[in-house]
Amino acid sequence: MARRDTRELVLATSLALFNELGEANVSTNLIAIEADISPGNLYYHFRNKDDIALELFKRYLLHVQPTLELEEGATHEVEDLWLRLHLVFEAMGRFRFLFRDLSDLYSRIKNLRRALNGLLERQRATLITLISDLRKNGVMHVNEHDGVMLADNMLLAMTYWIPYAEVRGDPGLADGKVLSASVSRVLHLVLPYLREPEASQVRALAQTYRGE
Amino acid sequence: MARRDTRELVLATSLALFNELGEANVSTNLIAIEADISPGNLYYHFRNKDDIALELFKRYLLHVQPTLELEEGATHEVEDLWLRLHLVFEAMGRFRFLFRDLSDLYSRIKNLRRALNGLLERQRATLITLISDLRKNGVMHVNEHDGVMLADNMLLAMTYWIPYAEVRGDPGLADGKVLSASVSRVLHLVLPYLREPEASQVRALAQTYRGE
DNA sequence: GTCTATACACGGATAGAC
DNA sequence: GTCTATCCGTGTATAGAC
Repeated sequence: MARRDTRELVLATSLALFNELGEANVSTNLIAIEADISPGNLYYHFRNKDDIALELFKRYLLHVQPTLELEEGATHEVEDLWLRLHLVFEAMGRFRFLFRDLSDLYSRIKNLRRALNGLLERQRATLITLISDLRKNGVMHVNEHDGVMLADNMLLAMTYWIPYAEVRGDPGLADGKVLSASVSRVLHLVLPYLREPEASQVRALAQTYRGE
Repeated sequence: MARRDTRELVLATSLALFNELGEANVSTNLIAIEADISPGNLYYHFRNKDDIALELFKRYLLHVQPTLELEEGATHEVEDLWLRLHLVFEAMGRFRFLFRDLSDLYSRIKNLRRALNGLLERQRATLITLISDLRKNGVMHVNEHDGVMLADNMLLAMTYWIPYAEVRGDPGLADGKVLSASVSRVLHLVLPYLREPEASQVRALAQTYRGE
């Protein structure tokens, strides 16, 4: 098998196992067995286990990158917000082990720490800009300080919806039910600041998301 | 040393080490060394490492218990809310390893899982009751469904403020600055639903909390 | 690039003396 | 109740043949 293929195979296998069992409960031996290669071969392609997790985090970064791009001069509507939320949550779902074991990975892997810090700052900045735009458009009624607090609360809810669902005993993390409910919950953070008709619009949206 | 004392010593030592290094990075050997006892002695007092973590979780439960008690017939003010928040966050801070490594502990230790499920449900119920009371008192302007969503968002923010602070690169988890900022943030979730003069009151409160 | 074999360290946990 | 000694399993990572 070509150099590239085996590397990709290990990454795909690792992702599946990490998501299923948690990163801490997956050994390099298990990855090798599941990928049907030898342990030695795995270490030919990756320096160590952290290296695999780090590479997967980089892949995740590529997936969320589009949700951070703000078109210059575009007027952002409420739809913008939930579309981005939905896209981010889908990406997170595919890499859910990252968010389940975030603190541990964060403290153990230096490069992941740096990358995550950067991502969170950019996500926060994006949220603040979006909120600011909505205010300028007269859609949202919020002062600057409260807008920043709202962004922080949104970022927290966005970062931890996966472990929260797990810990609340929600079984269906694989299917889309938890994702929808979580997006709906974040939308409810914005709701009280919206004017009509956008408030009703988001309310209806959140309801649809919950499948009612 | 008496049976009771050594057991307590191990618990205190474990708590300090878990908080400092993360539960996953603390071995039973290290605990024994730090407590200045033998590894064998440690296993005389505890079946295994999970047993120590579980016992610490039970201690945490005792600390938060008072924040879950609702006096029958009492009219709950906004002060009630932030007082409870403050008390819970202080208790969490003392047992912060629990919340840093929550998902891992949750999936590994069956009894902890059961206890945590119960706690979260009770916390959620308490929040819903408090919100409901504020609505009845005319202090809060929110329909029932939005009230439940608010409670969920509050519970999420309450459960994950510690890893969120860590991951945002906030160094001062030991001192009270992060705690205050986090309480302030949760108060901001309630803020948009409050009427005057309570809104201004909470706003001022949140400001004081941030030390401005 | 991939394999087999294995070194090496570590952590959980127990046995048995005191 | 506490110690010392140690077993055992597991996981990371490497050496060296193919």
